[in-house]
Amino acid sequence: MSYPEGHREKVRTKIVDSARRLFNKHGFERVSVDQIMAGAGLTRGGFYSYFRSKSELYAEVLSCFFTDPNWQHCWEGVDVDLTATDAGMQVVQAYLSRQHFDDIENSCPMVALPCDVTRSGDAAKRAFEKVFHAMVNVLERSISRKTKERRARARTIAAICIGGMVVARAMENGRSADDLRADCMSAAMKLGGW
Amino acid sequence: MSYPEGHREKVRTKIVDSARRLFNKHGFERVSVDQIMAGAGLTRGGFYSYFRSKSELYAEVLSCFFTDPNWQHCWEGVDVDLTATDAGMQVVQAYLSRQHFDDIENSCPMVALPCDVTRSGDAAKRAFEKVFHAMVNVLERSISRKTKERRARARTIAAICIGGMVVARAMENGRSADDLRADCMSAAMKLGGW
DNA sequence: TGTACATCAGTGAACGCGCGTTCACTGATGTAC
DNA sequence: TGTACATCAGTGAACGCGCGTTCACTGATGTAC
Repeated sequence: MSYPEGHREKVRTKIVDSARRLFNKHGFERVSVDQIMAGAGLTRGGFYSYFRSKSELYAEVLSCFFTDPNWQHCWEGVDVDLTATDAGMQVVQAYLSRQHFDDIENSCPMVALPCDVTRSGDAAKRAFEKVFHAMVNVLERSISRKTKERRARARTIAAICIGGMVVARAMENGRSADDLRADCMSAAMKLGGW
Repeated sequence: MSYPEGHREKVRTKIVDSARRLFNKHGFERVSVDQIMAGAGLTRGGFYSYFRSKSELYAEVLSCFFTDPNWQHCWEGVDVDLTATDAGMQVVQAYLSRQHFDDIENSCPMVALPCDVTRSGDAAKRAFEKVFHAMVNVLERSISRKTKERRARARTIAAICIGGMVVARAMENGRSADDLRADCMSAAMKLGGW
């Protein structure tokens, strides 16, 4: 064979990574197959030997987030130990951090693409929901067992984190965005009892 | 003159309304000038005697929300008296209601389009921020003067409302979405002291 | 060792389509005389 | 009252462009003998 074992797998991952960054930055519609392939160091023609269509890739990009060890993409450079007892607190801090705010390419897709998902089909929505529940699980585990309504609290904290970031990113004034992140951070901490 | 006084103004409003509904539903990219004009009962050619480009219309659609008496668009059919002392509570209830969840066309643009705004220019972001602050003002006024950090609370409540709706809409499972709306509603009520 | 062939990842030209935008035109109405 | 003309909102054909997708081809490598 002309190529080493696992070559295709590696290239496939490269394409998905390139797509993830571009989708996060520009949304699904404004990214072309050409750009995705160029980002992976290839040319357009090869795309269709890896994916049946652009939409199929889109669904895959969403699914592979949080699942796999790909959680890490969200927190690249931000060390979060998901097994620690205070993982929830760490997630909130990382989520509402300036770094996550600035680094749109490596952003959590729930912040970068929720509206695109709303307009998409069930596959994308399922993927989104899976990611959301994964986040809620981590948060719930970090809330003291003595607290009431732990699941409801965890869900609300997640909504605050995502909502705060989505809104902050849509603002023009950097200071307003900082204020909002700070407010959401302390509200989330209080809710989690941290 | 061949047309009654104010004719152009009425038609212009029709175009903006049609665009608002379509943008809310499908996002900026997936809506064509043809569709917008058809929604206003016209044909494509006339568009450019009203707007210089599709982007210009987009910015205008965002700006005219909440400002003007157009706040009403968000709450069509949901009676919210913005002058009442419990206006904040009413806004939260309307915002997280099933009706607002279902009626995407007449949705608040902060729920339907925040990601699109993030990817847009400063004009769109300024419009978004203006709408956000308008909402925060209404909420703040309804929080008891004895409460500390009223502005911060109001901002957090707004983030919960918007975030809860954005996430709920991106879910596949209707029950999960309902749960999240309920959780966000009670958290917002608690924060507002209502 | 050397030659012919098979494999297959990746290339890039080409096709068809939809969209934003332009522009010459239509046709309904009002005005001048 | 009637005729010619001006105005202008709206029409729809046409243009150019970019994009998703297809497909015949290239060229690098391994295999058979």
